[in-house]
Amino acid sequence: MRVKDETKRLAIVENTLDIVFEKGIAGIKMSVLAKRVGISPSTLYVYFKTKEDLIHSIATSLLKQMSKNQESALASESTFELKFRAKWINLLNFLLNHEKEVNFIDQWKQSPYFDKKSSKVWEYNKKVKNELFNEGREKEVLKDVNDFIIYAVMSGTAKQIIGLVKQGDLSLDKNSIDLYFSLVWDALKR
Amino acid sequence: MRVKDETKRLAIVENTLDIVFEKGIAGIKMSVLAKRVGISPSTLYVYFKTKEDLIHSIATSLLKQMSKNQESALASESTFELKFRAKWINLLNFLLNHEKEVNFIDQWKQSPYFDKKSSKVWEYNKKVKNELFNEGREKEVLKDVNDFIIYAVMSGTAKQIIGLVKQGDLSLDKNSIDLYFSLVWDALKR
Amino acid sequence: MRVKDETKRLAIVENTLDIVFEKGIAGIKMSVLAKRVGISPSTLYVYFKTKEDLIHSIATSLLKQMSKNQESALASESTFELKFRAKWINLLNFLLNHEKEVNFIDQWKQSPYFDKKSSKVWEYNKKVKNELFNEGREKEVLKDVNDFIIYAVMSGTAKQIIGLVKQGDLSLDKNSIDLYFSLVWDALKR
Amino acid sequence: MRVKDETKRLAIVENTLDIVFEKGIAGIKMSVLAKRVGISPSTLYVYFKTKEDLIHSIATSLLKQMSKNQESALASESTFELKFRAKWINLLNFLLNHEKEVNFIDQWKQSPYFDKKSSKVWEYNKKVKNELFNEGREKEVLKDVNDFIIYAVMSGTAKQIIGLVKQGDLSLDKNSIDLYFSLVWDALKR
DNA sequence: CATGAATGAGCCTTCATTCAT
DNA sequence: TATGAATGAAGGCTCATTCAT
Repeated sequence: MRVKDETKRLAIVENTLDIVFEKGIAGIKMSVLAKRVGISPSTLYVYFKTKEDLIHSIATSLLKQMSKNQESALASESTFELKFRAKWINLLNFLLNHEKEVNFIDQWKQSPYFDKKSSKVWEYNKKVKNELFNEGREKEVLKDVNDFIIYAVMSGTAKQIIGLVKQGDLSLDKNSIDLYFSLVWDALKR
Repeated sequence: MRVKDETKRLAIVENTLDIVFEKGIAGIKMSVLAKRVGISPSTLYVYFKTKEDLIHSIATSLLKQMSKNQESALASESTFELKFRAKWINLLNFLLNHEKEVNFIDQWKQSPYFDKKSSKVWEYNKKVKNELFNEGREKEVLKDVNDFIIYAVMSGTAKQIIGLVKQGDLSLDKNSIDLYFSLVWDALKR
Repeated sequence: MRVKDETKRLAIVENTLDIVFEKGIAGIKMSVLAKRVGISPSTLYVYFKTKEDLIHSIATSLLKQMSKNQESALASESTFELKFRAKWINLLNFLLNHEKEVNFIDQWKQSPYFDKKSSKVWEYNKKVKNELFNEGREKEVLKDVNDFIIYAVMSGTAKQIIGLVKQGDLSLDKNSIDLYFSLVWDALKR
Repeated sequence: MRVKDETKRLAIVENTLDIVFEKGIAGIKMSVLAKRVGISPSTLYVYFKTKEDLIHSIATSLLKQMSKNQESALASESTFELKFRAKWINLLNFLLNHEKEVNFIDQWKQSPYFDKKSSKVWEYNKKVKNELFNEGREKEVLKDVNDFIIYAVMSGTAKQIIGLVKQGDLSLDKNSIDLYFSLVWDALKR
């Protein structure tokens, strides 16, 4: 595969994310997508077998990226709270900087394109464990609740905050972030 | 003269919610919807002018319902914490018992059917104020943070929990609920 | 049949003519017609068996009226030219005052509603003879050309004039009419 | 890449004219048209954006053609009468040989497809002036009447004659044409 | 007779995909 | 590989007509 082609593939993916962000997953039209990318509709089929394949490919690849991000080293902070904080802020930033990717996955999970085959990929994603939570519970600084709950508080809060930031109802300056995290921490710390 | 059956309108709405829940908003096909309701496709157009009108009508009506639910009196609990708890559990129950309705609104907001006109309805919904939060801050039992943050923690956590419950990863027995709320309360109490 | 009903029938016919005049014969929609008349669509079917029947009935009845008008006594003018003039002006007036009726017939003749059955009615209409033309030729004041030609010049010119009058390009005052007729007369007089 | 076939566009137009001639403008059904042309219904939309566009395009193009025909040089006949005769016979021939085109325009002007936008095109058509008429009046061989009247007599008579010829009531041999023109000339000559 | 709800037939149009170059 | 023309399948919607009161 030549370099030129890989660029084109990326452009297709990028534009798909944009379209989904603007119009929803139901708004993906092959001809419109092609026009945005600047190629012919039939050329799309050189890179992706069908529309379903396009969507499925993007979703799978995004899920891998996201897992990778989550697993990414958590800096070498001194205290647990600082490590946990880094983790949460990492999540917050991810949601902020990858809104299109996150949005794509959210919509995909509820679309007709998400079927049995897809769900396997999704299940896999769910299994990614979190060493950090174990550490916190063992050191008795985190409440003794299961991973799901911890993650629910972390991500639920983060998602809502980002949503409100996007709507212009909240800001994300240093102080605000400190405040937001303090709430999450108060919820989970022992 | 045959008389217009209000039951029929309700059946149409109900089946639309079901379809969106099962297949996503892109899965609404007028002919399929009609078959599920047990009427002719053209009869749909007696009750709703177009497909767009159908979706917009449902969304508008659901938003009204939701606002009403949120405003509903919160019992006469003795302490503030109990009142707040009642409010949060009300939210939790709403998300649990109206998953289809909530799902419809979530999908609608990101679909091509959500346009400028629709967003006005949505903006209205956002303005619903919360007396309870004021009371909590004045009595100095809630942290002195703005409504958006409080709501972010409340609803973000609740949404995630319900999602995990639906996936079978969390349970909703009395003890669990107590636990979940304690986290929320720890996050927000002063 | 009661009087009330006959009024309604007339109203239906009248409104049909209006619609055809405004939107063309393809613009007849039973529901719209009903609304204009101020009755229910189904009531239309009390007076006319089908849409086709409605159109056919109107056409037939109009053709009868028109024949009658043509046959109508031509006053007792002294000279042949005056008689002929009266006849032509009668035609001119008819076209002017019955534009909707004439328009309906014109459109009907080219529509899918004009089929074999209908054409019989039309043929009949064509056969209406014109005693006047015979008289003119016998008295050797009209050129010795057949009825069709005479009628072609008379009606062709009249139709065009009325068309131009309707568009505001010609006027119909006494002097103008005299002028217009003088052309027709010059064409046909011996 | 398959290449766009201009023949196809012409075939579509041709068949549309035929259909309108046979069934009226209301008889245009995209599926039937496609079948007659020998293509798929969706292929029609490669050449014309919508049905309305198809009709409007044809009308506009025909009006241009017609204007052009009218403007076409009128041979270099010696006398004015011969020039005028050539002009009229040109008109007669046009009506005879382009009955479908003329019929299309006639029906279009009274159909729901003829709206404000269209009427502009039509107005333009009306403005085409006639040098010939000026010449005739100046040379004092034509009566001193305005263009509209002259045109009314010319075209009104021609239209009726062609109509009768089509119905088999008149013939168009050399002698007949001479006769018909003599009437027109008698009407207009000084 | 009068009505408005209900419907089936059919039309216009879109769109993912394939064809032919 | 790249393309734009071509298409079949399907979807939204209209409208004349009938039903049931």
